[in-house]
Amino acid sequence: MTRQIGRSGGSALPLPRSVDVARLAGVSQKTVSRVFNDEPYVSADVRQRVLDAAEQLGYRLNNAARALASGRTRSIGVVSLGTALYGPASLLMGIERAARNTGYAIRVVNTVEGDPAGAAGAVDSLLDQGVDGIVISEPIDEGPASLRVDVPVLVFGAPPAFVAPTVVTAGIDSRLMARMATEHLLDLGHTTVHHIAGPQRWYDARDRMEGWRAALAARGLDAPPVVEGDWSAASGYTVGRELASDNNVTAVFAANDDMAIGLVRALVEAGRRVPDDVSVVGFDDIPVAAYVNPPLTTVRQLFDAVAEDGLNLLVHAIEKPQDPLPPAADLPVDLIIRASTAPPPPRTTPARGRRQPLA
Amino acid sequence: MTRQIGRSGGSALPLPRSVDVARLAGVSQKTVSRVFNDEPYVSADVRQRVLDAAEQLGYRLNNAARALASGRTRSIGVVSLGTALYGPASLLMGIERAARNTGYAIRVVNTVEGDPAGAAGAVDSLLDQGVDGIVISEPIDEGPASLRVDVPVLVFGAPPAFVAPTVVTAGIDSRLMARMATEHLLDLGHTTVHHIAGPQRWYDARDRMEGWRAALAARGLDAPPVVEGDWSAASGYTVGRELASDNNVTAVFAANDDMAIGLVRALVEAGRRVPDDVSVVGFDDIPVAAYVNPPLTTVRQLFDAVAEDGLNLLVHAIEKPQDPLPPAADLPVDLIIRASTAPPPPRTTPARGRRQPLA
DNA sequence: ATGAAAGCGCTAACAT
DNA sequence: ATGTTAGCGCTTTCAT
Repeated sequence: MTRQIGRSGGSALPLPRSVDVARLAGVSQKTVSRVFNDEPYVSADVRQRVLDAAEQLGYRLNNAARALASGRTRSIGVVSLGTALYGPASLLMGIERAARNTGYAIRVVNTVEGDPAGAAGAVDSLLDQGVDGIVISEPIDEGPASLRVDVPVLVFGAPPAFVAPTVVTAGIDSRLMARMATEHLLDLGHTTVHHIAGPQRWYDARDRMEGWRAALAARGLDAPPVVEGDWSAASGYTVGRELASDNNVTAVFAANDDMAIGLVRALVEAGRRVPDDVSVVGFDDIPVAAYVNPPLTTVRQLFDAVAEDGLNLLVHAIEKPQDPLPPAADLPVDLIIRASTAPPPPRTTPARGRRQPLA
Repeated sequence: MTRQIGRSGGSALPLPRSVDVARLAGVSQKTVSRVFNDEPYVSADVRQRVLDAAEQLGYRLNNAARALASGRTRSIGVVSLGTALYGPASLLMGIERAARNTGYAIRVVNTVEGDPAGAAGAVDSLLDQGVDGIVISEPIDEGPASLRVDVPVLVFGAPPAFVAPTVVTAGIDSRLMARMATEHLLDLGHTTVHHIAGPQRWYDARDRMEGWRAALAARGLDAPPVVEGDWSAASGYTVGRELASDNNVTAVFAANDDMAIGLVRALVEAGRRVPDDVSVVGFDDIPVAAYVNPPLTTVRQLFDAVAEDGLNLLVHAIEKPQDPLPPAADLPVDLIIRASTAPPPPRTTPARGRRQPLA
């Protein structure tokens, strides 16, 4: 369905420039520039005259000219993985909001996983466009392709190889969150916790796995074998079937909520009740997590706060390259306990055909 | 957690410009420009010499200068509602991909619902940045604030009030999809279908409601009262409780999957089984839809295809303002039948106070 | 507190 | 097929 609504003919009346405003206001062009850049030393009435003239003419600053003359674009490039996943999408929204609050515009470039050019290609295209800083939103390990960049870089999570004036790392501590999730299950009395990991090329997936491992290690437990998904519910379902068929599995920590949901489905189909037989914890607290069946226990990170903190740091690095970076905010982490977790089922005597290890 | 990785001191060596490349290649500056713009009339070996010189110097075109001189930014602005909803996020990804394929960069500005400036403010800030075209990703009704814009505008769904050189509308026919969803329930034997609508300020929510209404009207059925959510699972749950308490409700079409999931939760909590007692259809086919309990019947739109089609139209309007717009692609629509829909329960005499077990 | 002049690095229009 | 000359609309630097 496509419709053309209207097309006002060649209304190519040239847009007003700052000289036009200057002429109308009876000042020099430079004064107009001063007003629009909030520079000091402009008397109040001159400022008002200029503003009025601009208003009357419908003047707007030409950003290309501004960028050319000043060498700064007042924009920040974001390299994002082209997914509609809740986490990345939320972070992107947060970044945009934070950027706008600091007066920067956002240029987004997606890299598809498996993209030959990868993040390097995306960064390149941002540099081509001209940006004052770059954000790597979901860093993944693409091998030793170290990249030279002339602007500050913000990486959420872990620092890939960049040679840049400044590299800032920000984000919530995924390790800690994963550890909390795992400890919750342990505290309920489960003797061990299995893990459905995210794709290990993602640094964040690795962090979550490490947090899980650390929680087990802290109680002297060996980590069971990890199964790996791709963040999707579909993958959670697929790899979840292995776990569902293993009666020793009573608690699973999934690296995100989507995989947790897929896992629950696999468990239910295998006739194992959640949480009666198996407890499941997710990660992210996606909006549906509270409403799926059963409502999902999960950990939540505040994407907006993360984005804001990171962006402020980046802008600081852009605008005051000499200053040391301020410390990062300490961001709260929430474990949200719902109905998908419970104490393990009571020990049953070894039934026929059922292996019951001591442990 | 924040860490500063490195800061190479004032390595402010000036970036090479096209004259530098020209000098090194032994040609004029204009020839360099020709090469980088793929203009005709450049001999193969001169082109190669220029490319080599550029490579050697690490030259990249200065976009600000280019934009200033040409009056075009080769970028497209997107006005997006700042949500991490699956639909909008998917569309945004599709837009970025499509734009990049046509050589345009993307500038995103979010409007939060209830933003005083609204879409008008967002468009304004895009115009400030300088864009060659604008995309209104999820148009909502903000009243009669007609806006004057100097560049072509693409609106997905329905056309808000814009005075622009060209206004293009694109998108899948939501009415048709809603109608299919409703007819599926009717075909199963339900005597009527209830509807959880999206926020009526969204044109798309209105379209879905109209499609539902049309399907009922086509069979001579009166539409039951509509309940309205805000797209979220939480709202689906809240308004779904009303529906759950009404034993005449046997079939519900929710305007998106999230609300459908919230509704299912409300139904289950009220002791009504899905699909045995009540059938539910969603809209979007979000990735978890196939894995929730029960797997959700829904309709799917191909966001990538929608985005690509719309963007090609927009680029056409930008680059060939004289030409008439080509016709839009005819995009496929899928009804995906899963386990949340079934024939209505057999008529029973009103059994009151009967508690049903959870599904 | 305000103004004049000189670019920023490119593309456009016109040579040749 | 290649080069020359003007700007594009600002910010900068330096005067005043």
